[in-house]
Amino acid sequence: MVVHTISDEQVDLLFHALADATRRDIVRRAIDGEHSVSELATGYAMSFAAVQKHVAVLERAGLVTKTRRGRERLVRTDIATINHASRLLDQFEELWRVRANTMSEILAQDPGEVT
Amino acid sequence: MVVHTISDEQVDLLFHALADATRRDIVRRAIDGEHSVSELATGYAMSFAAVQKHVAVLERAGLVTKTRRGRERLVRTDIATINHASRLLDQFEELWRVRANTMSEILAQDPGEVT
DNA sequence: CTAAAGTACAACCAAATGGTTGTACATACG
DNA sequence: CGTATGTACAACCATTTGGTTGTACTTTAG
Repeated sequence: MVVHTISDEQVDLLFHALADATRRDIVRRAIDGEHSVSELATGYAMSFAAVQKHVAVLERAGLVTKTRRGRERLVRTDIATINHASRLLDQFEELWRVRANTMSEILAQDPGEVT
Repeated sequence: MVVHTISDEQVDLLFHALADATRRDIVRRAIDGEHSVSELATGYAMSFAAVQKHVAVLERAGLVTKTRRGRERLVRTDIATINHASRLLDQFEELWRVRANTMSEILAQDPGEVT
């Protein structure tokens, strides 16, 4: 199995992009694709340019891609990146599991062995 | 099953806290507990106060807790918060799965039904 | 008691963030 | 053709962020 390593800077971009409610909402809406930037912009209490910037942040993080259709750009979520973020967090839980195992091994030791 | 809902602001804090390599490293090191703030500070190319601030960001996000031991504060990772973040991302994948199912239903439709 | 260690917190600073408006350009529509 | 739509991007601004140093307080060690 090929482990797709990612740089710290990419992880920074990824979690930073997710640290904003508007951007998370854009990701949700773009999961079913077919949303132009101006379509996305309607519904947020901010300018078109502001939404454009949010999409750019998501794009740099690899969370969405933009494809051209005539004069509009369709925004689509890259679910693989979401999956990658989720697995990064799973690694922390794996560390925790290892530690928990070590603890139960310690607790399972014969009392006489405890120093 | 009780679903522990969380505010957008808390999710912002959570992902923002994870969007920094130093902070992610602190979380990793604090998984096995028993690390005072000054212990954590050794090894980073920054001042003690800077590390203190990083720990404060993690604490506000609920990613670590601090307990007192004499004059030091022991930092410990709250793995439940990591787990919570991971499940938040799973929700996006769930949306994706629903969409994928809908798509395969569409593709499975009798050609005559396609409008 | 005194000194050192560990922490907390304020003040300060440069850079990044998240918003705005304005301008320019490409494409679709009548 | 000319006009409206969709986008890109620059310039600007207030606030936040991530770092610094300095000071004060508590607790341990000698």
